[in-house]
Amino acid sequence: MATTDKRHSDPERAATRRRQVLEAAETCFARSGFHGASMSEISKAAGMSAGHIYNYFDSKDAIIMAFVDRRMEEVSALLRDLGSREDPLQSMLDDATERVAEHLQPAFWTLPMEIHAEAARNPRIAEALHAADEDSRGQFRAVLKAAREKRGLAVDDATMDGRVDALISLFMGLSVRALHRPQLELGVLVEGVRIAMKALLMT
Amino acid sequence: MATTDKRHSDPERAATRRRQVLEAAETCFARSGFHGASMSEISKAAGMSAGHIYNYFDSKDAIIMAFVDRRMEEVSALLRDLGSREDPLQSMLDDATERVAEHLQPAFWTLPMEIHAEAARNPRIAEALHAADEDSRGQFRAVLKAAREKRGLAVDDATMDGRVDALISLFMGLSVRALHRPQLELGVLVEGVRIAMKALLMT
Amino acid sequence: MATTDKRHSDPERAATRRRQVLEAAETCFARSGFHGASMSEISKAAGMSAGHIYNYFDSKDAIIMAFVDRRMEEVSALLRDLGSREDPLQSMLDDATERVAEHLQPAFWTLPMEIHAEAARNPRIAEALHAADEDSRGQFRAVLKAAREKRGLAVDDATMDGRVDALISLFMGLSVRALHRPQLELGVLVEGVRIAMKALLMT
Amino acid sequence: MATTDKRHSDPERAATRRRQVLEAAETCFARSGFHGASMSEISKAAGMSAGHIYNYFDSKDAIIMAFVDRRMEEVSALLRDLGSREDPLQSMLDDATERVAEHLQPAFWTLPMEIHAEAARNPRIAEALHAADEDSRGQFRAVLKAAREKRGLAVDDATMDGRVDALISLFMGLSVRALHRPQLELGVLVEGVRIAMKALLMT
DNA sequence: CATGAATGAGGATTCATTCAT
DNA sequence: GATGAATGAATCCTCATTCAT
Repeated sequence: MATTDKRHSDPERAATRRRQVLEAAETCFARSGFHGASMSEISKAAGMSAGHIYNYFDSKDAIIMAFVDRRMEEVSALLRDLGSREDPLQSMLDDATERVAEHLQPAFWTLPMEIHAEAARNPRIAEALHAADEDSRGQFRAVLKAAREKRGLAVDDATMDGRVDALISLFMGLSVRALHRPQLELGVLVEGVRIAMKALLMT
Repeated sequence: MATTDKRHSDPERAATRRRQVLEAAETCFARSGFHGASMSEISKAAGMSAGHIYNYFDSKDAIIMAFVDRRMEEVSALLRDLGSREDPLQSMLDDATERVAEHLQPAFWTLPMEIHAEAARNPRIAEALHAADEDSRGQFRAVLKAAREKRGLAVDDATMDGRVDALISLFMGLSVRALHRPQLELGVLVEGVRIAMKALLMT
Repeated sequence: MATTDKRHSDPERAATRRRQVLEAAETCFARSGFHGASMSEISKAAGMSAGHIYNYFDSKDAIIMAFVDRRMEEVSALLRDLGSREDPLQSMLDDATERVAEHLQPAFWTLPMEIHAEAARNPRIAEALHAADEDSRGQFRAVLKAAREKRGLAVDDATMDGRVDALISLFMGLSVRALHRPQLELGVLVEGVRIAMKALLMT
Repeated sequence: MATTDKRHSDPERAATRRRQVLEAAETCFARSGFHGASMSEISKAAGMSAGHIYNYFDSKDAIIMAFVDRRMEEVSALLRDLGSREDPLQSMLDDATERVAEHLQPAFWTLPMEIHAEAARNPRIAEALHAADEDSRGQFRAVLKAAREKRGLAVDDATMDGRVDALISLFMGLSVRALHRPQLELGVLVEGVRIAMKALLMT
């Protein structure tokens, strides 16, 4: 668990406070990075004293962790949603434009970049990423498998694995690309992405 | 300019010293991140006193900046080299395994991640990324264009742009993928990557 | 007075509460020292909220003070009791082994050491020590005097004073000795102590 | 080692600085206790910045340790001196008054009290005390043995051990006594102490 | 050119204390 | 009476940076 075990008499209020801190942290981390953001900065943004934050989080690291956890849960939710679609494969192609556009927004990738850099040196963060990835990737693969089966496409595990990872890489990379080239043009990029998607998903 | 304007009586020696610092910084940044690495750590690795570094760089930030600049030049050079091959298209497919394997190594992506996170909040760093990218991407696109022409494939600029960016994204994303999933299996992944590459480059 | 002047509607209950706090403090002070023990630690041990303690004590310092007071009263009582034995002189020699053994136990001296250190810089604590000492020492001397008289030994006040203080010093010092040398062997030590005791008490 | 391993280009100056810190610490510790004295307080007294102290000591604890070490060395030196006397036994009796007087001075015992309290909860400090005690007690016993031999008194080890420890206890206890009873009268006390000393040393 | 002693601001964290409920 | 949420000052410690030598 990333948060303190301290008992709070009003759990509702406590949850709200925690959320306040995480939201404040989000802003600060995006602006200054995990290490550049000070607890005092965060506390100001959260509208409470720095000391009080420690009633909800054991340490600054715990905030980062909780933060990563939350982020990962969001991803998981998105995948669950995808899995619940009628025809996920077609859905993905249909939604490609929006999905790509999303990945190009700085607001979308600022914090992930921060998390990745942190994970590269903080094993606990890396561990959290691995666990979350294991989860969502499993979900994703299952969805894909079912969808391909319905269409009579090959579904042996090895093949699936490689394609899933390639596809995820492609999307993850879009953000890195946007960072290097902000003037990226959505239309043509989506076209390129769709070509790759079709090749990976529907052959 | 990121380095001091201080006049050095022996400019050659000064350049060597600067290089020493940047190389030391590489080690330290990879180990501890830009902000985790202390000037004292860097100075020790560079074999000179912390104070002396300030004769070559105005501040720690200036080191980070110069370091990123140098890094970008190296990457630029690598990509230019890639573009100058005999049959770059086939070359890329042939070398896919090695290229992919390379992108999965932590040693390969630790520093890029650090740079990306920094660029996400430091506009001057972002600027360095943009410039380098502009440079190498232009060259890369030209090479691709020529190669496709030779094979009689479509070469209108828009199409090219989208595909080049998608392809680069895919590779950039591989490192992010490896961070989330260290046990990634090279063989099947390469297969997936190749499918996407073929679709992007040869259709 | 060390405790608040706040009026309590049920003074009996208030006294119980105060005792609760002091007993909790005993545990905490022994474990962490006066300054190492936090109010929160004490409040947990006392089974009440930290805030509530302030209804009974003005400050942490007031707790320390009250605690020392109580301790001194207990010690005073013990020494008075010792002085009221049938033949105190013989009694002391007979019980020497137990008394010495007792003084060697960490559980016996942990808190005294804490109190002494505090008294060395807090005059109010020192004052409490002086008062308690005055009390018990007077009684002790009277007892000794009577006992010596019965045996026909010299009893002029000056002589008595020096011997009493030397004897008490010897015992107080045993704890300090035990702190420096935990492996102290009881048997031979008692022999040494007895030699000194006889010389001080019976000549 | 209690001090940093950091290399100093001018070891002489470094030693001076360390001494400065220790002297400042002595003052502050005596005034406010180990935990009450802040690094900033010490740094002011030492005439250097708080940060700079960390170039000479790894932590506040390291200062305390160094401090204890120094104290112990002083004791050792005193014992060496005693051992070098013509007739140590007689010397001790002759010097009793001064020795006792010394032990009654607050300046003499303030810091030891602090050390003892600290040792009761900090095992590293306790360890330092044990080691130092082992040393000096060995010295002391040897001196006593030789001196008694010269006079034809019994010198079997067990007997010696008990007496040495009783004697040391007596002196250690004098300070505790003084703390409880500042108006202690030197003359009569010395008389009492001498009686005990004679019994312990010369029978 | 080169050192490293020295500074001082700023970081995370703890804790006695207050106060609305 | 009793709680525990909340504060803010203070603590130890780190580190970029300066400067006398």
